[in-house]
Amino acid sequence: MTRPSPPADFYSASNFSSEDSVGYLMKRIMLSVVHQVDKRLGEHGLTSAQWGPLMRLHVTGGSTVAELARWLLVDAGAMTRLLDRLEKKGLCKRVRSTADRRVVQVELTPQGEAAIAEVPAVLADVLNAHLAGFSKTEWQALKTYLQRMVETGEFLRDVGCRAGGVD
Amino acid sequence: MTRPSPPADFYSASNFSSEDSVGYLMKRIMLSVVHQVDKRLGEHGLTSAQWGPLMRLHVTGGSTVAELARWLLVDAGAMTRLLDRLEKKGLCKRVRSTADRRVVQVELTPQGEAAIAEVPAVLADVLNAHLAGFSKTEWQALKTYLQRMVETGEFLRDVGCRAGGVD
DNA sequence: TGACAATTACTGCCTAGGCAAGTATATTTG
DNA sequence: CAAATATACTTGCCTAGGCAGTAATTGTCA
Repeated sequence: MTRPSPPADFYSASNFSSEDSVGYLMKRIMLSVVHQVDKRLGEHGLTSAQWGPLMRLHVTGGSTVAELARWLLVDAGAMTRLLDRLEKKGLCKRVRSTADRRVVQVELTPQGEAAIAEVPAVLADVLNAHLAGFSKTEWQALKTYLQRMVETGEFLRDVGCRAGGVD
Repeated sequence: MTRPSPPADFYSASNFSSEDSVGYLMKRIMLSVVHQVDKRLGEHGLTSAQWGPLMRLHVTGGSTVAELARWLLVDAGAMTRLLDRLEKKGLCKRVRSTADRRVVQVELTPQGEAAIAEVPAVLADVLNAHLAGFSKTEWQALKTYLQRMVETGEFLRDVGCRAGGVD
């Protein structure tokens, strides 16, 4: 895991404008995507934060609080409270593990299974809608760019992000 | 404002995977960007939600609650409470307008001006860091892709996002 | 074995956003 | 002008995430 390329020099403090910022653009896209997904899943009583853990539970066939929090990139405390709300709605249930009595096993209920039935279709629809006009090549190029930024971001987190640190 | 291209067909309900989703990738990038910006602005007591309105006030030389909320794409009620916190910290002040007594004029205080001194440099640094390895051409291509998705998202919001609605 | 560290889950306190209702003011319309 | 409508701001209630601290349990190592 050697150091990747040095930081780019596309932005500068003096002429920074929101319209040109990939951050602002991504924020607007994510707001739109989340809004559209919420609108279609809200009819089934699910919020944008709730289908994530339910889908993970579906895929794994049961998980733990810590694993869900790591997978969804959120705080463990937030996950505890999110599961409180999901359990209150009867979409999942918690069982204390006997093997390791620290961990709490989380499982989907039948109602939980039913609730996420349309999630993959909605996600696919909304993303496809936002990619209207993209060729397959452009879509793949976009994904490559984003994946590179994700990897760079993980590197920055590890080294502590002295962004301009060219030593 | 005619209808743009039909939705893409890159994603489907049956083989949807997070790793391939541009939404999941953008979420991870935004988390990383916000985390890095927070880490560097937090030393000056600013959170990721707070430098936005302060910068807008700096650029416009004073604004209103509604204008700030529209500019930052957040709820007006949330903006009221955010300004409560900023005012409590002495970074901005509110003055009831005399011309239109419904509106509240918001202005930066000298402390507010001082607080945002480093914001543009930090934003530029963090974005540049995340774009390490990008050529200028690739950066421009990425921006073009994102801008197209933003425009498509605005269209979807207007028409109500019947994503698959090919009629 | 026993002290120490690590992990898991939870809780309290904070910031933060969405939505709906309410109040005050301004604008439009009959 | 009066009534209806629109806009601006605020507030209450909800979901939601981050951070720090705690208790219980497990793992490590001298």
